[in-house]
Amino acid sequence: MKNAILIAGPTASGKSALALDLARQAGGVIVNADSMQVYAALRVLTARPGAAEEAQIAHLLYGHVDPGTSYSTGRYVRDVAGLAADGAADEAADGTLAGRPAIFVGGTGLYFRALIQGLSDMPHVPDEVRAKWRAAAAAEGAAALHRLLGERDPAAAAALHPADAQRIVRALEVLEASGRPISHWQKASGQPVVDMASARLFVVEPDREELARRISRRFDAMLDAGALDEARALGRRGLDPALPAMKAIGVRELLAAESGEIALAEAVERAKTATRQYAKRQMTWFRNQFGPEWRRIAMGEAVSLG
RNA sequence: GGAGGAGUGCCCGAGUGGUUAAAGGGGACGGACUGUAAAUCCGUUGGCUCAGCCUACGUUGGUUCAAAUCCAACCUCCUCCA
Repeated sequence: MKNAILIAGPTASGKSALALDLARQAGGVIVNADSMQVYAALRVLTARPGAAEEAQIAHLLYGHVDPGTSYSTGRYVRDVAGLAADGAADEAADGTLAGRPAIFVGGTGLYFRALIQGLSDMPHVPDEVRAKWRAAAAAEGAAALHRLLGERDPAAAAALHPADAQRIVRALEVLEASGRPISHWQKASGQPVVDMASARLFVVEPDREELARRISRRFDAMLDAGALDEARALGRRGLDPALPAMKAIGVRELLAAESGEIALAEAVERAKTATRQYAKRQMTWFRNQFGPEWRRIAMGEAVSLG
């Protein structure tokens, strides 16, 4: 994909508005790069662009996934590649989406890395295998699985902390499904999705205290916009709480208030705190994982593509 | 006015004579990050001229070789009786 514009930034940093502005300047379309905004039914709680924004500029890969399914970085890369393929059908030559540059906006660092560097091509892991290792982790604990991994894939075990259940499980399931250690697959890097030579990269770096104020105000606004109803509706589906969509910030907190487990005010405080902590993790990623090719901009700073 | 109970580090909270700069949790800060990534995980968290010293467990004073821990007075808060 050529002439892409990537906009990264922590949650509530105003990047959607910036994306809209740049999309107008570039005559582009906006493509989601946020792991939670892909889910339908979480429009309010994930601060997805609204109908007004979508009426102005095409927004792709937003809300296209059912919350009952477990989305992944791998699927994201395939979805984006699919967009490019569609674009190629119209105007193959210039590598854009039907002649329009893609403006990627979001806060998921791993998705940006996948766009830029590609994701190593790994074999599919059957659901039964995934379920098996997750159950094993729950039953035996991360440390036990880490010891097991140490016997079967010492390199992977050495790279992982014994308490990091999620990554240990991933290493074990890839090994079982493919017969080869995960490090074998990771050695071969994948195909980048965006052409870096023609891409422009921006990362919004807000003042921490100002961002905290915005997060607080935004969550209050979400409540006014029906966040509680949204959480309730999702809760009624009775989905597995381990599903990614169920882990969106605000869902668990509001459902706890809904069931009377905690007061609404308490739920709101917890959600705001969780959002602040999330923003901090995002900023840590951008600060340390993004190189100088990313242009750092202040929150609210106007950018001219000129 | 009387009888009990409580005051601990940014917050909650354990500790009830020495091994306590003080468990644990929260928050905050820093960090890791290749398919659940709004996830998962790690570290730091009184100060300094940092193998040492200083300051700290409501306040002041006392007992003791030694006190957050014992004693006295005072201050504040809570419960009950009047």
